[in-house]
Amino acid sequence: MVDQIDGRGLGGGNSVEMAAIFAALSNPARIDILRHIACHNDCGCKDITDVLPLAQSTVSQHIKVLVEANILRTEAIHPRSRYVINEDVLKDLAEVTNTFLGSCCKETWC
Amino acid sequence: MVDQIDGRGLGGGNSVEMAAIFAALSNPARIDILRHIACHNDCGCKDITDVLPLAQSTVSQHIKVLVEANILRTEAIHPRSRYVINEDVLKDLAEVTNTFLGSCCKETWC
DNA sequence: TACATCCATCGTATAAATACGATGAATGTG
DNA sequence: CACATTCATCGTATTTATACGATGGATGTA
Repeated sequence: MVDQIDGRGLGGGNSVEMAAIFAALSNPARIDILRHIACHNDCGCKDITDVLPLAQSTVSQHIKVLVEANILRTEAIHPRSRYVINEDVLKDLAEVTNTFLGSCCKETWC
Repeated sequence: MVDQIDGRGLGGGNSVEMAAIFAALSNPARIDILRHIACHNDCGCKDITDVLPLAQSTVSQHIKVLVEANILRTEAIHPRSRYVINEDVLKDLAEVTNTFLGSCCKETWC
């Protein structure tokens, strides 16, 4: 238990935070939801439910996970909720992921 | 259920495969394990167990998940098992992640 | 040979994730 | 106003993940 590392910030994101984002992306339905939102403007829960083989409540729950992970933003327009991808977060995520994955064992983390 | 997308390949990786890799990275202990292996050559299960607040069996189980996701490779040298990061896989992953995250809604997937 | 070290696996307990239907709130439409 | 649409939430059932101790196999060392 010496030289413990369990979760402290290294090279742009601690383990717990990184794992949380990856966890939000760790479900195929959520990947599909992100893709659908990315490809279709003004997209609500119903639109996604029409396209995925899942119940509306399940889709809503997946969306909640993505919102809580700050990957999606809600814009409650009119009667419906519209979801927008938080591009800033995804850019950061792409960078952190790149740093983490690409530079395997540079002095960055050590 | 028209225009269904549930998991078919789009822009460099289908949803199920992508989710599987993210799932392998969705645990803080596994992030720490990857970091430790990346930073220390000739690294075995015991070395990681010494550094994380987890039982040896738990660490071994996490390693198994990473190996099955093809993120780690096992090199059974001498008495011990040594784990090596599969850099090719991580490079691909970084690229797919970048494509997926960075190019939110280019014609790539649509 | 006897013993220690390293590691994978098994069995198990507990917690978390996933999915569904039912329900109700909020907002449009006839 | 009555009704439909959209969505979030609740309760629940089932599956999966996480963690541990115990055990045994394989390999070094005395």
